[in-house]
Amino acid sequence: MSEKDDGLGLGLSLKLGWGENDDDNNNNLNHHQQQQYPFYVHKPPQSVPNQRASFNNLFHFHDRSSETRSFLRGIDVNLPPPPPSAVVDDENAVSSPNSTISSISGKRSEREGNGDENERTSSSRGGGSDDDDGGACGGDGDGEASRKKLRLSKEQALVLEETFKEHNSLNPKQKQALAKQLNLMPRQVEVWFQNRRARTKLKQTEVDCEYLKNCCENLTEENRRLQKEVQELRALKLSPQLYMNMNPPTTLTMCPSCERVAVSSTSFSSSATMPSALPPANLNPAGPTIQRPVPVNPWAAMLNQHRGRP
DNA sequence: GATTGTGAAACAATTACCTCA
DNA sequence: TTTGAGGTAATTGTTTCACAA
Repeated sequence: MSEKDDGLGLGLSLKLGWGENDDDNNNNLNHHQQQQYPFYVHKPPQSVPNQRASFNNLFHFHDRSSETRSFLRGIDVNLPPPPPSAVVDDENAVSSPNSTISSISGKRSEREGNGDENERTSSSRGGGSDDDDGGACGGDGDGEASRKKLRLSKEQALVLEETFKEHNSLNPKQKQALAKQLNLMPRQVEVWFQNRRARTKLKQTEVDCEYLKNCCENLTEENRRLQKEVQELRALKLSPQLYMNMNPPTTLTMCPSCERVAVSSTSFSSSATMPSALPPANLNPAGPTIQRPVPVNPWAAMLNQHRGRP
């Protein structure tokens, strides 16, 4: 499916152009619709404002979820955008929100019964006024509790995607405006953003998992190498004359600020006891010089580095 | 100021529909 | 034509937060 590829990032630079003043937003929306999205199937586009401003400047987002905030700090898993042609050519264009509603009745509905479910959903979740303006989904008014699933058109998905790129959460007015612009119900916009956040998070988890897997492999390899080194050193130790020729023992010192451990040689310097045989290549014969620092907590350090944190 | 109840929003988990190979 | 898999819209229950009493 194409969604697999473009689901995490579409590269068109559409902007939602409603103004900062919330009172003005609704008035301007229709104008915008006509200007940018002449593809509505059932409803003809209405008017829309000309103004185009940065989404972040236009909206004051209220992101109350700490998890959302933290997830934003993660790796940007948004992939490079697909070629625009993938978007334009769309004869299967599936679906206007109204046109592809399935008439198949949902099994859950059969199990659970009737329209109470819908009522609960719209009242207790969407917050009454948001979803009350009647829309594409379930707008039959027949009270049927069937779970009608529509597929968003590519254009709708595109706009949602662009909006999501600007910010992954909407306040009620933004949701309302976007829904109006896309000829969707606010609840649908809300659900889309919710599912989109979930997909992003899932993708992020996969990326993290992959990275940790690589880290694990690297550490395993490093461990193998060090064990081999230890064995070699032990072998050297068994041979007295070799042992006499070895470098001073290594000590670890921790830097309190960066929490890194520096490997250094001490001034253990009874030169008479120094071995004359060849020391291992990775031992520094130069004496007390600081060698490669090793993070105390390599996982945290690597993750921080991975996520671009200090 | 601390506590409690409530509503709204977000989330995780899940269901179920739709499309395609 | 049928079928199974994958994607995703939609639902459900829970958690978190803000706010008023």
